[in-house]
Amino acid sequence: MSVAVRAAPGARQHWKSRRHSTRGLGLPNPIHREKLHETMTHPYRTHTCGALTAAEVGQTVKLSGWVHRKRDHGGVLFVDLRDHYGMTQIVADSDSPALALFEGLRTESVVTIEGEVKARNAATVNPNLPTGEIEVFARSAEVLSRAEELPLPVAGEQEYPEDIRLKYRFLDLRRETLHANIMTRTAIIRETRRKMEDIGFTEFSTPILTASSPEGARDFLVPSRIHPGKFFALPQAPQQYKQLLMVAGFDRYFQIAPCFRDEDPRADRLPGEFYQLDLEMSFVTQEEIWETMEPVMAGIFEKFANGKTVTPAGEFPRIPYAKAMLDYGSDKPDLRNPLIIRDVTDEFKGSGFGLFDKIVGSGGVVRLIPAPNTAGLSRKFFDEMNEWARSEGHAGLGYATRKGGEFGGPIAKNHGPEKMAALFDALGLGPDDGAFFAAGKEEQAAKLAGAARTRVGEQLDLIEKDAFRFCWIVDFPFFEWDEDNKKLDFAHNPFSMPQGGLEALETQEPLSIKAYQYDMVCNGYELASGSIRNQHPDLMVAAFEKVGLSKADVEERFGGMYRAFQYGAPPHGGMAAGVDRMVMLLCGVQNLREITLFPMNQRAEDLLMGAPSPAETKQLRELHMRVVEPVKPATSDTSGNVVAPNAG
RNA sequence: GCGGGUGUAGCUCAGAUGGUUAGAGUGCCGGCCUGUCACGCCGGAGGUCGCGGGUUCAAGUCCCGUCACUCGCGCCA
Repeated sequence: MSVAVRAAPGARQHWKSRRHSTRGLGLPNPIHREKLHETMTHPYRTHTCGALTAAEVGQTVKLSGWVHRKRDHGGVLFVDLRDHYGMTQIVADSDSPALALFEGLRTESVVTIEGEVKARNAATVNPNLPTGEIEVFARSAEVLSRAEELPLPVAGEQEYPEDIRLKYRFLDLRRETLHANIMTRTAIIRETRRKMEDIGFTEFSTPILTASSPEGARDFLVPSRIHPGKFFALPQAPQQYKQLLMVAGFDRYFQIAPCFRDEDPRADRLPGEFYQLDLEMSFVTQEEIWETMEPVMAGIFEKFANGKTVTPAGEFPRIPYAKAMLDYGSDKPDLRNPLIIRDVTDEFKGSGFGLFDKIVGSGGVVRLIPAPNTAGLSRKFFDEMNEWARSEGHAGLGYATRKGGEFGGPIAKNHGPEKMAALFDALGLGPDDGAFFAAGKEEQAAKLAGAARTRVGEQLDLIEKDAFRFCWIVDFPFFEWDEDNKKLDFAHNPFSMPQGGLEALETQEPLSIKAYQYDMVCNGYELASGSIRNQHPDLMVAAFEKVGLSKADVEERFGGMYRAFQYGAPPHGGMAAGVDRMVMLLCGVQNLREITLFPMNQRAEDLLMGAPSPAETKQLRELHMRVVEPVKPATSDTSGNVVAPNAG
């Protein structure tokens, strides 16, 4: 069973850390240390469970929290009492009425105890606990809420099935790593807000009930009661609103914006809803946007990276899309991986090596992925890479081995040692370096080479550890060829500005036109995407005409924005960064559910709240709606009634 | 929509090649225990081997179907 990584390497140790739980997270935490209430008359507590140290020895205190663990020695019993702030050891001996009470209590019950803070003797100090120098002798205890037998334990970090964790999310969220991840998430968002406000951005809320956007992902629809047969849509992003804010003259906008897309999820893509750091700026070039956002992103990462290396602001490489596809076989390259893909198409042009010659002859390409220092690896390593490529749906992955200058493997055999040596020399490959070959149509070969680059990097342990390597991918194509519908389509979004403007649209081969469109990439994840927008009505119409849509279509689909551009629109552009992915990277987890309070499962169900759920007939009637059950395919009746009785 | 992986006690997992009564750890229940901090010791309960069908003298194990969870592809302007 594949298993989500729960504990990040270097994840903040929440309760065990000698540092207080929220210190260093950028959160104000006025109550974790100081005495909360002067008198013992407060019903619940005088201190939190993370507050008491040797300085409080001798004081009478009141604490409330969850029974984290219980250690019952008969005549003496220890309870680790836990709250958000920390953990304190409570002791009850046979003189204390708390002893009997604790004995009959399950973990995760909520209790209030009153007692005296005592110093632990040297032998019993727990150096792993911030409160480990003291313990509280319970004089009395009261159960505030009794816990039933738990469907999943809170203490410990044992793996648990996803569906149980989601159904009992309130218990899951008590657990150390997830609890800390959620706090980190909030701290990151707070830091993001602060940084954006510091550089002159203003946060605006935009509508949640809005119009369906005709391009892009599937919308969530909300039926209108007042307008039968009409629907709102939840915003896939506040794209048009933020552009309207620029037209309205607000100059610099940002929002930690909820976005809704009804698409199938991935480990790095939540079903249904997610958050973006959405921003837009007026009177800017794309360089200005990059220069503005590099310090924000680098700053956030430096603050929460726990000492990992972060690409410094001002030094994010800017890699044209075409070069990224060539060098890394991906538009979201992981720059921690040192391998660079090489195009060796010309090498095999008319080479007489049947397969590659044929591919190259029909317009295909050959890409080489270096496999440095693989002389010591067995043939199995190379064969398994080929098997992997086949399992990914590719024709295969060729390879050449080299040990002490001697070539081996099918490609080298066909191409000949002299030519291979010359090729390796030209590419700077050494006598003990191997190589993989991805051949085929350019797009497929690049994709395979990219996936192979990642896999080789992982298998050979070449990926740089403890680093966040940022870059910009720039100059995305404006159009792409839609193979299904045999027509041009927008490669990204129809709002971005084609490089070269109207002239390019009128004179250039459409697929060669680039857009002022860019992605921010970190460690192989697309962290953000943005563009300079097209705010010229005639240019919009010209662009839409290329993909087969008319002026009337533009007016119908983007009426509000198209109208806005008739009355003085500033040049503007911006981007949107995936908050969830940022938090995921910074918490060192591989799955968004590890950094989300109440995520849905992969089938887009909320198992805790029971959503989605059927609507009441009354509600449907008000909405002028009727549910039509999907037609189930007729099941062939091979069951009991036609089976002859067992003769046995 | 498609493909891969997984499914055995509440949980984590073991159960080669089909063969007696399906095991361990943990949790739970009961008992003992005055210095533990994943406390320890003794005992006990707990299983439709995801579900349905098939092959076989015999299925947790093999075959087909199906469901659930998950990862990926499609999708994600």
